[in-house]
Amino acid sequence: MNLNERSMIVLQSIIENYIKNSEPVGSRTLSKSIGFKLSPATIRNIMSDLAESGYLIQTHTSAGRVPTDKAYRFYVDSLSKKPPVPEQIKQKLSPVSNVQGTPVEYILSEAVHLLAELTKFACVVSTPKQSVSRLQRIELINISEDRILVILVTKAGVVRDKIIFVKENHSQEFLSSVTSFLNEEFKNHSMQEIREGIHQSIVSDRHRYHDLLAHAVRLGKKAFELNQPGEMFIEGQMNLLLDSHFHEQSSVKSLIDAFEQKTAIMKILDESMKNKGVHIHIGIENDYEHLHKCSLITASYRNKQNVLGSIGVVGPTSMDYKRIISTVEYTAKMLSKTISEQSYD
Amino acid sequence: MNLNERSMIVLQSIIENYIKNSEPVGSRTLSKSIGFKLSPATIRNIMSDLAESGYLIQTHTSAGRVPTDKAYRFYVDSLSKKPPVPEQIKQKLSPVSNVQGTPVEYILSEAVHLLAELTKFACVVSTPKQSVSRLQRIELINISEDRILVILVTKAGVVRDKIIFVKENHSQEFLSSVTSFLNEEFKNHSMQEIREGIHQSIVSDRHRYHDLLAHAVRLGKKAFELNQPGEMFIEGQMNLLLDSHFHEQSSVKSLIDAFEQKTAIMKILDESMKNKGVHIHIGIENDYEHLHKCSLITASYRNKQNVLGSIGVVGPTSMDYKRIISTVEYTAKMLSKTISEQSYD
DNA sequence: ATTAGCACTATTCATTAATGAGTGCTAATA
DNA sequence: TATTAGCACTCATTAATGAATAGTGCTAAT
Repeated sequence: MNLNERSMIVLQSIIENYIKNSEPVGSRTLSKSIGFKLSPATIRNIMSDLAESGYLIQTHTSAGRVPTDKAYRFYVDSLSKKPPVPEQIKQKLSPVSNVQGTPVEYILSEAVHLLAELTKFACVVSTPKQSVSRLQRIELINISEDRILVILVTKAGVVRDKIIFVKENHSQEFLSSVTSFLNEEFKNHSMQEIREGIHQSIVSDRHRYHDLLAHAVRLGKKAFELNQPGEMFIEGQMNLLLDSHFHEQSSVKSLIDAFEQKTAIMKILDESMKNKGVHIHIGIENDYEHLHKCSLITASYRNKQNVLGSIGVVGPTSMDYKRIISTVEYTAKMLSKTISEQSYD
Repeated sequence: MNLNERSMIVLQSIIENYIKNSEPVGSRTLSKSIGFKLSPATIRNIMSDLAESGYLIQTHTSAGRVPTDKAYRFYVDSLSKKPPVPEQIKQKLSPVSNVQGTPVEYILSEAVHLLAELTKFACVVSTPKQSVSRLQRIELINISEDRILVILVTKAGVVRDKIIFVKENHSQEFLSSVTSFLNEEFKNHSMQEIREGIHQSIVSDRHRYHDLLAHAVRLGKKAFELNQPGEMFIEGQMNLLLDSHFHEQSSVKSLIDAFEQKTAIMKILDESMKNKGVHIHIGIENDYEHLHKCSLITASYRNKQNVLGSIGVVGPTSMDYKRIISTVEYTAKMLSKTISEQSYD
């Protein structure tokens, strides 16, 4: 079942109308708002066909029609690939570039905050993946008799710290040599590789009988264990509650759950890192049931070398896709630019 | 106008009834639920007096009565000072202690998350104040030709990092000597003192002609500039929306605003650091208008030496004060304990 | 000082009827 | 053959009505 040109236009018109007013749209209204002349009766026939093909549903017999997820999918797919970025958004987003020298986390939270302000929906951003990011530098600092502060700096400019507890007191000179050994050995390797590599080092003949390196390996192992789960910043959840589409108790609860659990949304963000460009998940397309009434628009951000994470919007399926898509895309672009300036590759 | 014993008991009874059912309470209901025998008519008289004194209001003529903020203030003030901590809460809160070696921020977010789960309201926690916290250690790391990574470790165990951009390339040996100079000079001083101290160093004769130290001072100045605004973690905002008291559009919007702006809540948290124990702000008592329909229960957390920040709950004025107060108090206590274990003094 | 009794008031809930938006079908039209 | 006008029909929304209910305030009796 494919649509002829006219019914496509009608469908688009219905969708845009619904996005704008969030009310079921009827044949009379449409007959007026559509570009060319067409009587309500004709439109009714077309709408009937569209309903049969699963693009529209009626909430009840005498109501207008509402687009289905299938309709939204058709709509975004038929969108001209690059909707223009509103000038106002460009202006608002320039602050992201004013954060030289601040931690990456801060930049991310700034970006997601801005995105929430612009879109008026809930927004999320994932922090750069630990496992794939490559080491720029490790530092071990003797902070008290039984504690060593481990600092990991990744190529992406992310700094992670962790305190490890040790039995014996290590002199700072000793730590310095361990540090330089680890840096030489592992710089530019991904965390994942390093973790595996350290394991190998232990069994490799080359190091087995060397006391310093044995120590280094033991400390390094502890240091790189730093296996923080992927984090994610959320902003603007409350925006969703002002949105008329989420006024029913049930969907509110669903959403609270979705944000509480995080894993489902995290998975979508991770997924989004695999391919370039903007990703769109509409309602029922989401695996996670609690997100069936939402659409997610995501885009990955990167430095010059690697994809680091992604940023996105969670809103009602009837969101203004044109605007949101271009806003997310542009935000991701600015974020990438800002982070690239601070990265080491 | 002070209350006799009996009317005090009636008032308490009304408040507890309202907290439990969030419905206006009438004379008949009360006559039954109150401990001793008293006819509805008598209770009506008492209620009438209480209303006149501003402890109760009626939403309309034929409705029961609802406690005012003044009533809640009376109620919490008359509360036995230490309501017991429910066993269940003690159990739930033990995970906070299982976070040895993780960054302080992580501990805080864990604590606030638990608090939100326990109270079912929105919860906030402020990160340790930079300006008052004292230096345990500073480290300068030569990370690329034009960048130096500054790591500040405070006595409280908070690690802050910042990248500073420099014109000339400094060797790591040079940075090491600067580092040890700064550590010797400033260890155990508060950030605020250090910032002022560095300014003095510049003019002091002792260092003026020493090239290394001049450099050190210049770098140090940049390093300690790190003037991050006090941060705050929020959790469980959505909980408020399930609460019947915030169902009206207007109060929801108010709250969104309050959380968006952060400053008002931050101010209350800061205030709470000045005195020991639990702090209670009821409705209209809050300076910030958007919080007029909320109560805030806060308590500071500390390490052995200093008060670091505070943690609190934002909920409806009709919250279960007994339970919330003890929960907040206990959470703050556990948080203090956990953080003390990682602190350096 | 307390209480029983009663008149009074305002909300809530169910029922009913009117209104209106929108559809589907059929027959007329271009 | 495709479009349109017209009409009967459906269902949600709204307003109006009245009964039931929960509560008060006042007065007179205890």
